[in-house]
Amino acid sequence: MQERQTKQKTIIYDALKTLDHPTATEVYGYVHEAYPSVSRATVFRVLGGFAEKGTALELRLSGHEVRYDYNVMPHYHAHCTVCGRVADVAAAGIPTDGLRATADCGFEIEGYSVEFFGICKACQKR
Amino acid sequence: MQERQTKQKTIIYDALKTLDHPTATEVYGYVHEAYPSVSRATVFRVLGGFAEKGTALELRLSGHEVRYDYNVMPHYHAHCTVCGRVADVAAAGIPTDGLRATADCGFEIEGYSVEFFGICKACQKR
DNA sequence: CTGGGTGCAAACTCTTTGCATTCGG
DNA sequence: CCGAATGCAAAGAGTTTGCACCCAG
Repeated sequence: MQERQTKQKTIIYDALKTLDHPTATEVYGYVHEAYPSVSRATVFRVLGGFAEKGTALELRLSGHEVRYDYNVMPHYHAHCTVCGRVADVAAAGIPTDGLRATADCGFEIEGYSVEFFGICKACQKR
Repeated sequence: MQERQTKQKTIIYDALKTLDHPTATEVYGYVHEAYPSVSRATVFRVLGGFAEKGTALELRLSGHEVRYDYNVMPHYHAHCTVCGRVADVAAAGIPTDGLRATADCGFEIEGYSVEFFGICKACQKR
């Protein structure tokens, strides 16, 4: 019932930090290149475990795949609709009015996420 | 190259309004019950078309399936982490500070989405 | 009539699971 | 040692696509 520190977890966590906002599949590709023995299932299991323990965030933004973010500090995300890249945006203030409105609905708020859609600098140039 | 109004589209749009924030699969289930001849592919195609034309919003929140919202007015969503239900929250103000920060990153903003996570009134009672 | 839309089924992608094996503590 | 963690492969869930037929304009 106690958690164990394994090579795979370290490798996958490193990948998370290296590949900004990668999808599980991207993590797998990256990890598998350096350590072919690591299986897809393990990558998914470990990433899921990170999300559960709060070691990483699971981002479900536009796009079909789930992305992971090792930065667990509250912050926003800017999602480029052209290249699909996800950039971090310094968390400013939580939209308190929305928070209040939600509480009015009877919700007990645990968290929130903010995503901006747009075209990133690089894509604007083309 | 011109769009056509078909029975299926009407049926699916009605389903969208009836089933609050349904997933594509839920829409399919609902529509298929009343009109067994409507195929899954059509539901996905029509919903995708709605999203593209701006007739409906495509919500990619926590949870694996994509949800659709016929309410295209800007508004927030409150997502119950227990039952998975999605509730509308009156759009308050856009978090302008985050917007500004994003613009500083060089992004040309097209839109944004805000999601709150929590436990809805009904689930708190249990 | 004509080509956009639909139905069907097969294909695909991403993710999860069962089970025997491995190895961290 | 012992059971949590892996690897492999097969199963699932959700979504997309190819293609022939159909019907709205």
